[in-house]
Formats: sequence, C-alpha cells, structure tokens
Amino acid sequence: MDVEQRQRHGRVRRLPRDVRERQILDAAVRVFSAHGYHNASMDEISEVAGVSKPMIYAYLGSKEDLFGACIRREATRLLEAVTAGIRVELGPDMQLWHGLRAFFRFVGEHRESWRVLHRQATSQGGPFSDEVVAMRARAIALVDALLVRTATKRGLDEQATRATEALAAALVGSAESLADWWLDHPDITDKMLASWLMNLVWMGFGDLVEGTQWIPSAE
Amino acid sequence: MDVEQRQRHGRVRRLPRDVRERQILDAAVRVFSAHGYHNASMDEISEVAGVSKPMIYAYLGSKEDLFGACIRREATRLLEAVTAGIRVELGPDMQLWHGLRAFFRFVGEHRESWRVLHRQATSQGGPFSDEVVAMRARAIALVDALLVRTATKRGLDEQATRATEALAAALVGSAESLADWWLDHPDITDKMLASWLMNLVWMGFGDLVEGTQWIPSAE
Amino acid sequence: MDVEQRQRHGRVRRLPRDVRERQILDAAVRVFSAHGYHNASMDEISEVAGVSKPMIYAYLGSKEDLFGACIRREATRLLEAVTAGIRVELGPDMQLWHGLRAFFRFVGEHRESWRVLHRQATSQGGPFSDEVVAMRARAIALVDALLVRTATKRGLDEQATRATEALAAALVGSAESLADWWLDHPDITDKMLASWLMNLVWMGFGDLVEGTQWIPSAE
Amino acid sequence: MDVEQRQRHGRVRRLPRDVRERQILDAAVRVFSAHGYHNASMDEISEVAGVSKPMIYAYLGSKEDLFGACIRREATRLLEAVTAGIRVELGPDMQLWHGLRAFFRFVGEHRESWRVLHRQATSQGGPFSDEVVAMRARAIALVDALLVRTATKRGLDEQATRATEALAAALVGSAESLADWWLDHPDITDKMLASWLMNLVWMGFGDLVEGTQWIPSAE
DNA sequence: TATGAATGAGCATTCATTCAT
DNA sequence: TATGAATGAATGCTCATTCAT
Repeated sequence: MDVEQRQRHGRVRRLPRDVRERQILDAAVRVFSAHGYHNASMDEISEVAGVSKPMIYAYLGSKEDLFGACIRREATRLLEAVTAGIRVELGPDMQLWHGLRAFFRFVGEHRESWRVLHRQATSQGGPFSDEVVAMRARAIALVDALLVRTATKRGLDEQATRATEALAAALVGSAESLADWWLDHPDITDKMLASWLMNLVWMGFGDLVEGTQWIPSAE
Repeated sequence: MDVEQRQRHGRVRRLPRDVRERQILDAAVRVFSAHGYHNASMDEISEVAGVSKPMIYAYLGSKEDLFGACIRREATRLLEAVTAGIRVELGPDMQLWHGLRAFFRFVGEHRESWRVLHRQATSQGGPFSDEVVAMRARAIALVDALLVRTATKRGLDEQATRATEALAAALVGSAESLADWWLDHPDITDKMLASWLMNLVWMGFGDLVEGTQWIPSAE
Repeated sequence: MDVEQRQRHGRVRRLPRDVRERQILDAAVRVFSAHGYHNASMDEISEVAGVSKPMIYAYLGSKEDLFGACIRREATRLLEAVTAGIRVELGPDMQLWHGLRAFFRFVGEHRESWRVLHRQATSQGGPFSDEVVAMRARAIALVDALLVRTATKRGLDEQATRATEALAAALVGSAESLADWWLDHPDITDKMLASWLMNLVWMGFGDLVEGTQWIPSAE
Repeated sequence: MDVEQRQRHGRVRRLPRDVRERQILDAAVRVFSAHGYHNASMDEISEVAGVSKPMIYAYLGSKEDLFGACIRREATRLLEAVTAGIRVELGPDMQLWHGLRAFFRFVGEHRESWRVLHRQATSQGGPFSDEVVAMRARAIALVDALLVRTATKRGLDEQATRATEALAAALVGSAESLADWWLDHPDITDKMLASWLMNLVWMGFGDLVEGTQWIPSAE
C-alpha cells in the first residue's frame, strides 16, 4: 500500500497500543449500540475503528471479551459521573437529587453508552450478565445505602426496612425507564426528568418512612 | 407418507391450523425465553413444537415474524390480565392497586412470557421495536389515563400535567424493574410488591398533584 | 436454481442419506489424500462431493470427525481385504504370503486410501492418532500372532519370543515402506513386491527361530 | 532502542548471523517436533528462539523454507552419524550392523530430530516432499550400495539384482518402523533393536542372494 | 397438509507475512 | 541489526430459509 492509498484511507498507522485500544472500544460501543451484540459484526467494528480485525483480537480478545470491555468501561464512566455529581456534604435528598441529575446528564451526553449498557447488556444471557448484573447491583446498593441512611435517622419500622432494597431496585428501574422514554422525547431537559422523578420517589419514600401509608380500602 | 408411518411416529397430523399455530407459539415462547432471540434456533423451536420447520414458515413466517407473533400474543395476554384485574367502579388508587396486583400475579404465573416481553423484546433493535414499543406505549397510556383522571379531579397545574406521561413511564419502569428483581427474590409475594410500589408512587404522586413539592434547597 | 442450471451442474438432488454420505466420504478421501489433512479445506471437499458444506456437517460432523470417518472406512476396507486374502487352511508362510499379496493389491488399487491411511493419518498428533494407532496395532497384532504360531511350533527360545512383537512391527513397517516406494516405481507388480518381502522376512525369521543367528563378529 | 532498553530486556542482541540461525533452527526443530508442521506457529518459534519474527524471515525465509532448513540440517546430522558409525574396513554385514547401531543410537539421542524427520516431513505433500524424498533416497542408496556390494561378491542373479533397491527401501522402512515402535517401548536398548533387525534382514538377504528362496507352494 | 433434504450467505477467528521505526 | 505494530486472506462452522416430494 503506497503513500497515496494510505492517505486516501485517512488512517494513521503505528499508534501506541492504548490509543488503538481506545479507538477500538469507541468503535465497538458505537456498533454494539447501533445493532446489538449479536447483529454487530467484528468486520464492521474493525471498519469503523479503522483497524484490522487481527488487531482487535490481539488487543481486546474475542467478541465476547470486547463486549465485556465495553460494558466495563461505560459502566465505570457512568458510575464515576454519578459519584462525581454527588455532594456528600449535603443531605440525603440533595445527594439523590444530584445523583439523578448526574445520571440523566450522562445519559443525555452518551446515548450510545447508555444503549449498550441498558438495552444490550441486560438482555444477553450468559457471561456478560455477570458483569452487568454486578454493575447494576452496585448502583442499587448505592441507592439503597442512601435510603437506609435517611430512613434510619427518622426511625425505620421493620416492614420499611425490608422494603428499602426493593425500593432501591424500583428507583433504579424508574430512572432507567425514564431514560429510555427520554430517547423518544428529546425536548425534555435532564433537569426536568430529575425533578419529576425526585418528586415522585422522594415524597413517596418520605411518607412511607413516616408511617403515612396507603392501604387498600378493601381487599 | 402413509397412515402406518404416521402412526409409527406417534404424532397426530393434519391438525387444524389454529391448533398448530398455538403449538408453535407455545414452543417459540419457551425457547425464546430460555435462550433469547438470537440464540434461539428455528431447529429447536420446531423440535419443541413437534412440527417441521417448513410448517412454521408456512404458518407464521420468518423468525422475525414468529418473534413478533409471540410478543403480540403475550403482551395481549398481559394487558388483558391487567385490564381484567381493574375494577372500574372503584377509585383511581384502588384501580392502580388492582392493576399492579394483576400485573405481578401475571408475571409470577407466566415467567416465560415475561422474560420474552421484557428481556428479549426490549433489547432488540429494528423491526420488533415497533411492535414492542407500541405495546409498551399502550401500557403507559393506560397508566397515564389513570393518573390524569385522578389529577384532573383535584385540579392539576400545568407542570404536573406535563409530567404525568413521564411519571407513567417511570411507573411502568418501576414495575418492570421490580418484576425483574423479584426473579431473584422468590420468597416475596406479589401482594408485597404491589403494596410497596403503591406506597412509593401513589403517595408521591398524591403529594405532587396536591402541590406539595420537593424542591432542591439550592441549585 | 432452475432445471437447466441443475443439469448444467450435473448434480442429482434429494438423494437418500447413505448415498450422500458415501459421496462425501469418497470426496474427502480424495481431497485429504491429495493435500493432507490441514491443507484440505471443507470448501474443496464439498465442491468435489457436489454437496454443500452444511450437508457435510449435518451428516459427518466436524472436519476432525470427517477425517476420522475416512480413516475408519479405509482402514476397515484394508483390513477386510487382507483378511479376505488369507487362507486359514494353509500353513503360516502361505498365510503371510497371501496376506502380503492382498495388502499390495489393495494399495495398488486404492492409492488414495493408502495415502490417507499412511501419510496423513500417521503424522497427525491428537485425536486421530488414537484411531490410527489402534488400526496399526491391530495389523501388527495380526502379524505377531502369525509369527508366534509359527515359532511356537518349532520351539521358540526366550529372546526370540521377546522379539516377535518388534519383528511384527518391523515387518509391517517394511510393507508400508515398500508400498510407499512402489508409488514411485509403478512398473513393478504387486506380486513381485510380495515375493521380495516374503523372501526377506520369512527366510530371516525362519533362520532366527531355528537358532541360526547373526552375531557381530566383534563388538 | 537504546542500550539501556536492550539491557533491561536481558537479551543479547546483535549476535553474528550463524549463531542466530542456529538459535532459530533449534527452536524450530523443537516446535515442529512438538506440534507438527501445521500446528506449529511462527509466533511460538520466535518466542522459543528468543528472536523476533522478522528476523526469522530475514534469515531463513518463509515457514516452508524454515521447515526445509530443519529437515536438511537434521537429515544431514543423521546421515553423518550413520556414516561415521560405519567401519568401511569391515565386511558388509558388520558395516550394516554398525550402521544400524549408529542409526538407532542417533534416534535415541535425538528424538525431536527424528520426529521431525519421520513423522512430520513424510506426511506433508508438496514442496518439502522433494527435500525429504531426496534425503530418504540417499539413505536408501546407501543401503542399496551395501547390498549390491555384498551380492555382487557372491554372484547375484537377475531377479535379485532387480530386487535390491526394493529391499533397501524395505530395510530403511523396517528401521524407521522399529524406531517408531521404540518410542513406546523405552526399556529396549538400541543394541537389541539393531540385533533383531540384523538377524531378520541379513539372514533373509543372505538366503536370498544364495539362491535359497521361498516360493509359494501353489499359486 | 407436511417434511426430509439441501443450501446461500455470513461470521468469528487465526496465521503467515510485512511495514515503519 | 532488530522489532512492535499491523494486515490480507483464509477457514471452520452455523443458521435461517426453501425445494422436491
């Protein structure tokens, strides 16, 4: 391949390893996000990355490995963004508020990352599941800790204690669901989303731990 | 193939079309639920159904079509179950309550259906999306209608109006998420789930429409 | 593919399974014989067989399985030919004679089979080895039995007993080697080969068991 | 790459060409012997040799060339060992005896060389064949010369003359086969092997050239 | 109606080989 | 001299899909 061709292809050659890895991961996230794990082909990824397939295998391993690497990187980014958004010096409600805002901001700015994490990773059985389930569990635990801390202060009865984990899961699920809904309603701001969700769950949770309960009027 | 052979194989042949279709759909749901859309093979489905592959293609079209048919049937069942659970003569909170209970009951009794609907269908890009998105939209609309009816009675300010759809989406998402979480915590009853979620969202929603709002203490 | 094309390709379609299997095995032996196991491609085999690759995998399994099936079939044929050639009612020398003749005749008439058995199969480490080593062991055992029978009659001293197995191996090796040599000297008849080898080994063996030994004149 | 780096790697660089070549060939023989030609990878060879792949290509050419070089070196060593073992001042039988002993000794001491020569080289079709066939021809010629010399002395009838080459091939084959058999019976000494084979073929050959022939009692 | 037989097309993966430094 | 970085080109294998009966 002569100089002319090289330039026509617009590819830079002989880059250091970590740069290439980043290139590859970026491409992989794009492609996995667009077509899903199974429909994504290594050929397309290599093409989008501007790198030949053997490099992918040399650096990131099999398709499965590559997907796992994507998940790990994006999940880490997401959690870091959320963690960075939280102000630990504030009260729990503000922590949740900032956490939610950070979450929606991240999703808004990294649609592809989100799609890979939420849509693709969740649905695959087998090896990734572990990875993703673990990440999701970390998120739920994070929220649960927040809820417990809050509830404990106010005094938490037994049933409520038992419920917090479920509520945390529900909360995470709401956020995920809202994020998805957002994809089809781009005129909404991330702030509005966070605000709505905050009102929904925080007030509800507050009532719950205070003993104000909704009870079916008749079974 | 003569009668003798037919009997030797022990299968009943020449069944009416709708029976065959049900056989096939049942098998397809089982297999899709177990392995996911892509990992499911038409071979396995035909084997589980006890029907040859050409029959599947003749009756239900391509793999994609087949999957769509599964989604449609299961979603319909789910919505019917929920609708049937609702007592229109009761107040909105009781309607939601019974709806949630019916939802969780259905999920508990039809794990496979749920897995196909939630895990598989959500993650596939492309043609199914339409189908699934439509179904999901119907569910959200159902909840939204409920919320709007309630809110309207009490007088709904503008921002709240705008939020109800999002809240409906969030609510549906919470329920889905809780249902998933349930798969790993089978000792919980469907009643408990419904109760927790009801408390979380109904009280929150009640506060919201009544004007009691949570507002970040400082931006 | 219309009728014309079908006829142009000269392929008969929808044959019963065992016919197809034979076709495939025939082609595989040809191709393995020509290029060796590793250089043989499933594509070429399928092309030579006039059958698509999926049929090969459906009927005969993986490349390794296919190769194993070739080995087994050809080895069986060879052993059957040799066994059929032997006249059990005759004396041991005549048995060996007829056995050798049958062997060389078979090799002469089935060069490709021989090449696959001898050249290809012997050299592969791993799974086939077992198969082939077993076949070779059977051949050696056959010869050994013959030698032992003969020797026992005449009274066999200890060292000679111990040597028969080695001699059997050597004899089989000579025959194999001669067969190979023959490939490059096609003007020789199988009868001549058998005769030479018979004289070489039978007379030598006779001397050996009779106690006429060659002993190095000086170490 | 500067001096510091060079020393950090702990490898001695800039060695004279022939030393590098020997390193490479040693590694190649080891690897080819262990995995066979096709399963051996240039990567592994370069790793075992402690030399980068481009060096291998620069010094010894393609994989095929490299294999050829291995064959040539090892075959030469073997032939030299055998030749060195022969005492030309002794009679033909003693020459063969010493030749065989030298052969088996070499095999015993250089299993890897032997494996490459016998197992790998023989089975590959194509380019190597030439190389290997040539080497084998030299070995056969060596033996043939010996036989002819012997036979001529005693007077050799026409048929026997014609047969010597075949017998030489058979002899070489027996030795090879015995050597293989030996790999699975390590308690045998090389002397025993040589002795058995000597008795088998020398006596047989002696009979043959003396006119004592084995003739089938009835065709 | 019903199916065994058959295939086109694609995909993950590997490896000998060669630049650019 | 010496090599890390990079790739073209195959190859084994699978699967949705469709004939011919």
